[in-house]
Amino acid sequence: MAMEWTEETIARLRDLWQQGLSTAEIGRQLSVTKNAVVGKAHRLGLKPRPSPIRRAARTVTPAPGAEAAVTAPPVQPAPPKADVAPAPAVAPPQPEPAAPVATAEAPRPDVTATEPPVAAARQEETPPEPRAPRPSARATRAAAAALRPVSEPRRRSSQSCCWPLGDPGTPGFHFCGATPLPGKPYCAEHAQLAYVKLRDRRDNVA
DNA sequence: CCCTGATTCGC
DNA sequence: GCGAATCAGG
Repeated sequence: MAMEWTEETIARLRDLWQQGLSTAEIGRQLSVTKNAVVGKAHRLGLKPRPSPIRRAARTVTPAPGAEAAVTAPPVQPAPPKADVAPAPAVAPPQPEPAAPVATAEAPRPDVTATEPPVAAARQEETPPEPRAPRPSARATRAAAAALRPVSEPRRRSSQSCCWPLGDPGTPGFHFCGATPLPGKPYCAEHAQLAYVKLRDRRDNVA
């Protein structure tokens, strides 16, 4: 079999997908390729996410015989491309009322500021997962991403606790999946581990 | 070259 | 149903 895709994984896929993580990122966390993620997402019906391209309907096999058959390309005569008239220096940029996303990544930077203390604690806190010898390449990139000063806005938790169990990148790795506390990415149980006070955190965390 | 997601198609 | 291969845009 290629992949289990248990309710667990699917739920997590949905969750991460909703969080706006990239397919590759989701794949990494689920230990599958981005292709698998995208493919599954399609089959699940969830999809609408900003895509960098809008691939023109292409039929990979043009069937070398039925070419002339299909025609009627509703190509419209290119309208006059008004050359970008550089607005005067005074031209103020129009504030778009709806600016969904930027460049694929970088989910909305909304909320997240609901718990400053938590953020602080998180920095000092010992990472829940023990580091295992990572392969390389993507691990390096992942690490770099993890070290990035301010990023990973990470949408508020949805329906499953994100506490990692096992070794990311290895089979068997999974997230807790329990119902998280309101506004938190972890369930009550794991929130205690995650949001431990600095002074008290010396001996817990396995 | 890196990234992104989208689609196709053999399995 | 799955996902590698491939495509296509940034």
